[in-house]
Amino acid sequence: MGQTATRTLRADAERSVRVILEAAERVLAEDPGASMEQIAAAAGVARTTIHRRFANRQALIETLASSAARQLAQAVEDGRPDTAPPLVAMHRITANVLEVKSAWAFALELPADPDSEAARLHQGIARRCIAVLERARADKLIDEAADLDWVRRVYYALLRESLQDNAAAADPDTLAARIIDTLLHGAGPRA
Amino acid sequence: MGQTATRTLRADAERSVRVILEAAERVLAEDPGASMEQIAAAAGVARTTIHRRFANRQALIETLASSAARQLAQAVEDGRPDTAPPLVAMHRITANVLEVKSAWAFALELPADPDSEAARLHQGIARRCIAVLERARADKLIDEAADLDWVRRVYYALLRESLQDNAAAADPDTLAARIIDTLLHGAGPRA
DNA sequence: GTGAACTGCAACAGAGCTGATGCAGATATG
DNA sequence: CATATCTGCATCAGCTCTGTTGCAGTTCAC
Repeated sequence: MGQTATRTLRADAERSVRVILEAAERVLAEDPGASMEQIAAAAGVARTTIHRRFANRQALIETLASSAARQLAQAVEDGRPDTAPPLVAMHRITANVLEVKSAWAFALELPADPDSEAARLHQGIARRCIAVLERARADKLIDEAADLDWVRRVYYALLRESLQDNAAAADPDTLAARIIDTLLHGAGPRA
Repeated sequence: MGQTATRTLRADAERSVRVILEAAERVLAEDPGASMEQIAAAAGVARTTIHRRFANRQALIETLASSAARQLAQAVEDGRPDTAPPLVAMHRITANVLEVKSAWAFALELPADPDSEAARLHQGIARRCIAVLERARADKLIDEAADLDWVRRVYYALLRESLQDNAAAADPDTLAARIIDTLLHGAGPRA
């Protein structure tokens, strides 16, 4: 049955849910079409247990998406987007987001149903992001004529790219520095 | 049977193959897990016809990937990567690539088997790309200390992002201009 | 400690997809 | 025009996945 109504699960059940979601992220990141059986195996749980906690594949994925989106929103807030100096906020947020995104890459790339919790969270995050960019522009870090929506999209693209062949799994702060530098200055020669 | 050996298909059969590949691109772009039946329907062809031309789903997808990669390589060559002035080449290549990528988005994003034709083509394209960037660097368009592999990855990311919510389906030249501008100067204030 | 909640296991029906085959009719090619 | 090729259609077997149920054994919570 669906667990839309959260009727205070027992401690072990709650743990099961967490383990299942983590396994789902790992397995689906590698193969988005993986079966419930594979997810169950990766979670060290019987397939029926997944079906007891999630009505169907769809429900599992939606829960996964919201859960990850909530963590992402937290990562952004932790960077103090509207109190820290813009450049500091950008660095901190970027490093935080890189850590969350590397752990929940699949869940955060899911195309979200427009009126899902995940979609609302992502919209809120985008607004936060734009707000930081506006503060940066006010500080002359960004060109006055810049289209901030494009800048935000470029920023997202840089985040994604940094996590792609993350074989090096480099330090988030190093990656963040490169992202912000590229975002603000591109590849051209420095003054 | 597999058609690895191309034994001069009849004209109508060749046309069928093309129609199937185009349909596969369209359908799979929207839903990567779509069935052969759906692809056949989109192609206006019986499902059995697909199976006659392609041994299995895998073979169809590989053909799709190579075909698209070949077109992409052509698009790059058409920009005269090693004779035109670097900035001109970058613009032309970008505009060409945008057109091909918008038509074959799914096929070109496929994770290619390391020793497939598609993979070899993509490697060649990446080399070409690096070569252009080196020429741009020699012309002081790119910082001397820049990591060209990172620059190339950023370039790819910008291309991808530009095609994402291509609702506007803007003029390739306009998009290309923005990509190159962002790549070289970022979002910071202009001198 | 007692009862309720949770889990694994086994088994089930239903659905969808794949790949193959045979045949009859249409179409290109020389 | 004659033949080889191609296609649609109908049908088939086989597989995998999903979602459910019943039961027996374990674990949490009060």
